[in-house]
Formats: sequence, structure tokens, C-alpha cells
Amino acid sequence: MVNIGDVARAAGVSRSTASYALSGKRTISAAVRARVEAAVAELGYTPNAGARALATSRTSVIALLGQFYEDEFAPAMLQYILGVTDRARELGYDTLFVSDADGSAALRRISDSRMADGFVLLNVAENDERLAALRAAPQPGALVGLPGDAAGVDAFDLDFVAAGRLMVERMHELGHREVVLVSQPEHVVERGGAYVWRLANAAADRAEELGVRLHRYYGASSQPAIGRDLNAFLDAHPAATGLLLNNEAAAAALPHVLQTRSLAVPDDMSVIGRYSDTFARTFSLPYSAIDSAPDLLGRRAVEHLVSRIDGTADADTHVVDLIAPVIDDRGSLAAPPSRH
Amino acid sequence: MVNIGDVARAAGVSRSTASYALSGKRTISAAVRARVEAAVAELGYTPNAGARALATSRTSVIALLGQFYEDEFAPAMLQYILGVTDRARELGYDTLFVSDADGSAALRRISDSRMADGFVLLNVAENDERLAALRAAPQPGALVGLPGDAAGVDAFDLDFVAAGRLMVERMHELGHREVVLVSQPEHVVERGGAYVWRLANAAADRAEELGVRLHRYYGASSQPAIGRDLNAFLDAHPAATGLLLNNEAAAAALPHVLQTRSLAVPDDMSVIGRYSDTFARTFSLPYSAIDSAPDLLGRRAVEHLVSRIDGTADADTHVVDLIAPVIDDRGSLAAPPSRH
DNA sequence: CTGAAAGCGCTTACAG
DNA sequence: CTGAAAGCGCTTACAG
Repeated sequence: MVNIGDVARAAGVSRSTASYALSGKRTISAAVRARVEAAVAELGYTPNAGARALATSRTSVIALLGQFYEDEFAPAMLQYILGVTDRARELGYDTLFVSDADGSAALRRISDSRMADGFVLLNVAENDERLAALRAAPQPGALVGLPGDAAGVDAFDLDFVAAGRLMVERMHELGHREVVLVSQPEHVVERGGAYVWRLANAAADRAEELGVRLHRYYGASSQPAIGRDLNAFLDAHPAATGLLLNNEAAAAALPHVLQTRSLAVPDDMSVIGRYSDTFARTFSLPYSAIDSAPDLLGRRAVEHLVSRIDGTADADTHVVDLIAPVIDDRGSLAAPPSRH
Repeated sequence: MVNIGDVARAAGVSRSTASYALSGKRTISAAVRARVEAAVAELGYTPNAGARALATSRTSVIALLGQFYEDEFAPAMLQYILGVTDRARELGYDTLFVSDADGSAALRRISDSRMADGFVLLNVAENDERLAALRAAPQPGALVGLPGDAAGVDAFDLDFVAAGRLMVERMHELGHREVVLVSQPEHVVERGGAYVWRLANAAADRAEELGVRLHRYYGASSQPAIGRDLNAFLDAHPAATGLLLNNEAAAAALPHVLQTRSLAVPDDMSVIGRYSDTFARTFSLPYSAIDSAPDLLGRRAVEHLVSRIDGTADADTHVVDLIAPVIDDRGSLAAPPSRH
């Protein structure tokens, strides 16, 4: 393969001059620069990534640590991944995608072998084991998901507290006084899925403040169980006029459940979901929903990570960036049916 | 960071001896080996990936090239990716995941900079532009998807011809004489989605041989359009008793459509789909279906790629590995309703 | 069985 | 404005 020595020879300059001409790190006469560039174009030179990494201690690679659970329905996972890889490329980085079950070990391996300049962690849990490994690593990291302790790292997530409040407030404004909240399954909570209880607790608190009765449930993460669950919850609360969903599978199953129960949206039942816009479009879910914005979160995490790698970001300050929830109106919200 | 010189010093040997002790590439006395291993453990030594790549011309990284289209419903894409990354790790490789819109340029970039030892291409089309770049690259490649010309590469795919035949044969065996085949949208075909016409043509040929009337359609790739499409196709062929689906969105929309039409499966209508098992489970799709096996295909592609990298695979022979279709029976197939 | 040295392909102080 | 040389951290012929 053609190396920088070949380029230098073709351009009639030294290797260091060729290198500087390409990096622009010192002033080079226009004539020399032109000759070097011509040589590069003619020979088809591309720097060897390993050699460059060895010389500079920079790889231009970020490592993306997924975290997948067998029993988890994570329809937006690919959207997070694409947000990260696309934005990384725009910023000049490639992405090493790591799906090892043992994320901590993988992080140490990548870190110790200097394969990446930084880490993006997906699906971060309340007490995420990977954080200890990340804090011990010399490379910076950015999280998608908010752990209990985000000290020393940058974290990006939807503001689930605000989301819970917003859902309840919107229902209250419309006149609803009794609503059901369907969360992810309990095993997601036990595993440290903090977004579940953040949203649920905030919704419950706000409901109490506003005088709204809120019934909290965990639902299964797949069909047909979630359909049965939804029916059971609605059976238990025939007076409920609003449904809040923090569970993608429930959203996907709901049209069928409501049809079976002969309930029209929003005339008989108002619905607010929380899921990604892509998910909504894929299944044409007709519910107003708070966009969980996986693409945006992935992009933000990468942007901030790169500013840390560059040293642009303030080393003493870490950010917790919670994006404000916005309800995409798809027409599933209205005043409750009048009781006669 | 601790390097092999530190290890050598701690063990009281030369750097080359330390290196050989770790690689096992020449015989080392038990005593020395033990001292080296102790030093490695004590110091926490991990080889620098860039330096090793520079010295060996091996990165232990494979590059995975996704190919995403805005208007494509690709629910199994993540399964392919995880099949690749998981199997790669088992074989000692990390995975660089590339989602660049311009796959050819990305492939050249990765290849020229020697960032990976080989390539896995996903979602390969009939005349995939990336193939020219792959053939020009010194690294080997494995395809998931079968292009028109697979010369010089290894290709892995579901046998869509056999799948088309199998669908028709099963319907015929059960006594069906008029069936509807719903394929992916025409734009998938125009883009080179060869699996669409391979399955459809094979099904049509086999239907003609067996005296089965087969009505071919393209359907939209998302709701609500695909629901309308399905209704229109069924309206057009009231005598059809079987439905063949080579379109995931159609499968997801079908339960609702059939319910609306008051058609019971399999009493009124027999159904065979073609989608991944994960997809079926996620939406609890109650249709017998040919598993498109994304995980398996990803794993096979990596296995073969690694054997090429190792030089284990026969350099003169390339494989086209089409996995035989198998119908997972979920009870959606029966004899057609008797006409009275 | 082990060591000294060259070399992989870059970048970047050091010198002019 | 440019060049010769050192060094990044490995591996592996070459020599003993």
C-alpha cells in the first residue's frame, strides 16, 4: 500500500513536509503543497489508521456500548445507534459498536487497548455497572440515559419527570379526573430502568396536586400479555377517561384492545403515549405522544463526547442534558365524555 | 499506560521474550512464562491495538456496512447487526459499524486506512454499488443478501426461490387453488431488492405448474397504506383462500384487516408470512411463517469472513450459502373452506 | 531457550 | 519554509 514516503518521493519533498502539507500544522509554500496534493491524488494515498493512532494517541473512533436484554422490547434501539453513528461520521469519527453482554469488561478492553477515543453508553441504568469502568478509563464518556449518580460524566436523556407531569397536566386541563398509567414491566424497574419510576412518580405527585386520580400499573413488554393487561386495567377502572402509556408494547397493542372494548379515541378515552416518532410512524399509532427522541439523544451524546475529546468542553463541569418533553398532537386528546 | 517494555522489565526478560511468552509463537521456559504472566497481571497490561495493527497488518476488527433507506421498513436490521457483532466477538473481533449513506466511499475509506480486516455488507442489492469497491479492496468481504453477480465474494441469504415455491406448495397441498401474494413495495424492487422478485417469480412459476391461481401485488411498507392495500387486494379476489406475505408491514397490519373483514384464520383464510422470528414474537403475529433468520445469516457471514481473513477458507472458491426456508407452524394453515 | 535490532507508517519536536 | 531524526508500542526475522 502507498505510504507517506511514496507521496513525499513523488512530490520531491521530505516525509515530514508531506505530513505537514496534509495536516496544515505548519505553513507550507503553495508550490510544495500543490505538489504534495497532486501526489496524494495520483497515488491514492490514505493514511494508515494504526500508524496514525500510534503516533498521535488518537484513533478517531468512538466506542458505542449497547446494552440488550433478552426480555426487553426496545424498538428504538436502532434509532439511537444510527443517531450516534451518523453524527459521529459528520464529526470525523467512526464507531465501534459493542454488544457484549458484559459491558464493563468490554469497556475496559477497548479502553486499555486504546481502540477508541471515547465512549457512548446506551440504555444506562440507575446503578449501571459500566460507570465504574468508565470513570476509571482515561477516555471520556457520554451517557444516553440518566443514572442515579452522573458525577464525572455527561448524561443525555428525555426529561421523564417533566414528561410525567406534562401528561397529567394535559389530562387535567382537558377535564379528566381519573386516569390510568401503564409503565414498563417490573423487571425493567428492578434492573434499574430509572425512567420508569421517574415518570411514574412525577405523574403521581402531580396528579395528587391537581386532584386527579391516577392508577399506576406495570404492563408486560410484548403481546399477547400486554393486551390482556390493558384489558384488566381498564376493567378495574371503568370510570377512567384517560390513558398514559410509558410502554411501547402497550401502545402497539392498544388499538386492538380499544376496538374490542368498543371505545373510541378521543371521544370515550383520551390517550397520551411516550415513544419515538419512528415507532409511531411504523405502526401508524394514532395517539398523541411525547417523542422519546432517540436520534436526537444519540446525536447530542456524540457531540458532547467529541467536545470532550477535543478538549473544547469545560473539564471541570459535566452536563446533564434533559430534553424537554413535547407532545406530538395526533388527535387522541379531548375532554372526557360527559356523564348523563 | 503500561507497555510491553514495562512487562519485560518487571519479568526480567527482553521485550521480545515477553511478546513471545504472550503470543505463544515460540517455546518459552515455564519459569519465564510464569514471570511474564505475573507481570502482566500485576501491571494490568493490555497490548496497544494501534501498535499491534501496525506491526502485524491485522486489526482484529471487521467493518459492518449497513444500508438504510428512508422509506424502508426494516424491522430485522438490528437482528442482523447483533448476529454479526456477537459472533465477531466470539471469534475475537470487534465491529466497526458504518451507516454512511455512501457505502462505497465508506468501504474505500475503511479499506485504504486499514481500519478493518474484512467487511460484512448488509442489505445487498441486485446491482450493489458497494461490490465494485469491495472487489477492489485487499480485504475479504461477506454479503448478507444475494446480488446478481456474486463472483469473488461470499454471499449469505435466505433461499427466496425455495421460499416462494414452498409457500405455494404448502397452499396447494392443503387444497387451495387461488391465493394472493403481497410483496414489498415497487420502490424496493426498483432499488434492486432482488429477494422480492426471486420469491414472487418462483411462487408464480410453481403456481402455474400446480394449477394454482396466484395474484401478485406490491404493498406499501407502512400503515395505514398497507391496510388499505390489503383490503383492496382481498376485495379484488373474493375467491382467494390463501395469503402469502413477503412484506413485514402487511403481516403487522393483517390481524386488524382480517378482523374488519370478519375473516377467521385459518378457517376462512390461510396465511403464510416471511419475516423474522423476533418480529413475529414482538407483535405476536399468529401466522405460520418462513423465518428470515437475520441472526443466523449475520453469524454465518462473519464466520466465513473470519475464515477468509485467517486464510482457512479455500481462496479459489467462493460460497453462495442460501439457507433453506422452513415454515414455523403457528396454526394459520388449513384446508380452504368448503363451498356450498 | 533467549536477546538485540529492525521495521510497521505515521507525527512532531529539534535544527537549520 | 523545509529536512533529518526520534519515537509511538508492538512483532518477528536474525543471531546466538
